[in-house]
Amino acid sequence: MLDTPRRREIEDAASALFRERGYVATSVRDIAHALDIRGPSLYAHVTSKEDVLWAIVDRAASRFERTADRALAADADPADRLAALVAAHISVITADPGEASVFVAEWRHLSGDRRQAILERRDAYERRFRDLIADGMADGTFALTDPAVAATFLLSALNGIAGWYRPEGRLAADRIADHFVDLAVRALTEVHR
Amino acid sequence: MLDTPRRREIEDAASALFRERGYVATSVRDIAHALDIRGPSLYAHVTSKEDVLWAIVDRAASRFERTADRALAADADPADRLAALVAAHISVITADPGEASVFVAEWRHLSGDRRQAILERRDAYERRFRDLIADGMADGTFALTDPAVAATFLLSALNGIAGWYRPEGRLAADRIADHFVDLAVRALTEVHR
DNA sequence: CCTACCGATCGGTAGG
DNA sequence: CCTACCGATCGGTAGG
Repeated sequence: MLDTPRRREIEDAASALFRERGYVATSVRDIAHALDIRGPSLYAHVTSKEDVLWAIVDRAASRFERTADRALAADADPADRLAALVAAHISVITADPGEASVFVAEWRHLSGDRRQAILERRDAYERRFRDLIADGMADGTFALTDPAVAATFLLSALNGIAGWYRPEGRLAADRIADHFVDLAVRALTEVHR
Repeated sequence: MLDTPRRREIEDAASALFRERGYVATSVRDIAHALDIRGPSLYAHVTSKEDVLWAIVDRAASRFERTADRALAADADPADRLAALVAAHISVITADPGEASVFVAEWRHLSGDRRQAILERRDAYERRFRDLIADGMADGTFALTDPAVAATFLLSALNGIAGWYRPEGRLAADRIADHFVDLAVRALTEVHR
């Protein structure tokens, strides 16, 4: 359906609720109530509940993809590229934790082709990590590991932020990112003595 | 309710379904169907759907706690203790990925006191990681970091395994654990040149 | 954007 | 362990 301001308000309210309670446990009436309207009124703006989920997940996926590509564009060594990729991923999460955590945790409630499409985009996204890790291994920057295992290790750690990050929390988003970049780069980097 | 073999079969079937589809998206009839009985027959063995969730989550929590305590009992240096703790955590996940992933992902659907109790046990469990990291920082084994941040980094990475691990997968549980231990210890360890 | 309402499904009970 | 059934709630439609 149309990409109106109201539509975006619906998706934002839905993101927050899906993050808190999960997609299935959130009713259409819950989303409407957050916007001070009645359940059926939502259908003037959306075609179905799953459409709202899809819009959020699709937008989050695009944001992750775009931001990662920008971060990887610079022509640096593997450690710096990894640092940039990790920081980019975290910035997407902290900029909109609702959207990000729906992408991370609720995509599996999509059905059919949409589910399949997101699965493929998730895999392609993860491949950026795998390939970068393999590059760093090949040139001796990174320790010997299984690139697929190391990539899921990192992505699980990063995506965890979507679950616990609160803008009003103890640490600012940048400080969290700094710590995570250090942890991620050290996790991969060979210790030369 | 009673701790009968049938009760355990119900919890195992429920774990697998909760892991696949989530607690809310799994109906009592779904669980019954997996055991080739009708929905209402389940209530001869359980008092409520949430009771089944609680039994699984409580058992998983106990297993994580017991296994971690055993792993930390040895009197070794922080790096070895961390390696033991990480390996222990992973062994609980790979021994029963259904139970573990329900603990990781579905506990929030518990209500009231049970939810509160699990929140506290999760925090106490995480504290084992935080304290160990702080110990290692104090004696110079570990790099300077925020122990709380580093602990969630590690636990998110480890818990991610519950989502993707399959016994018939490419890598045996032990090999996954070996890679994860290396990644985790390197992530924390100061690089001395 | 509303009220009125739909069929389907939910967790759970009664009573064997 | 079953059938029959309950009230509540679900996503969504009709018709303003």
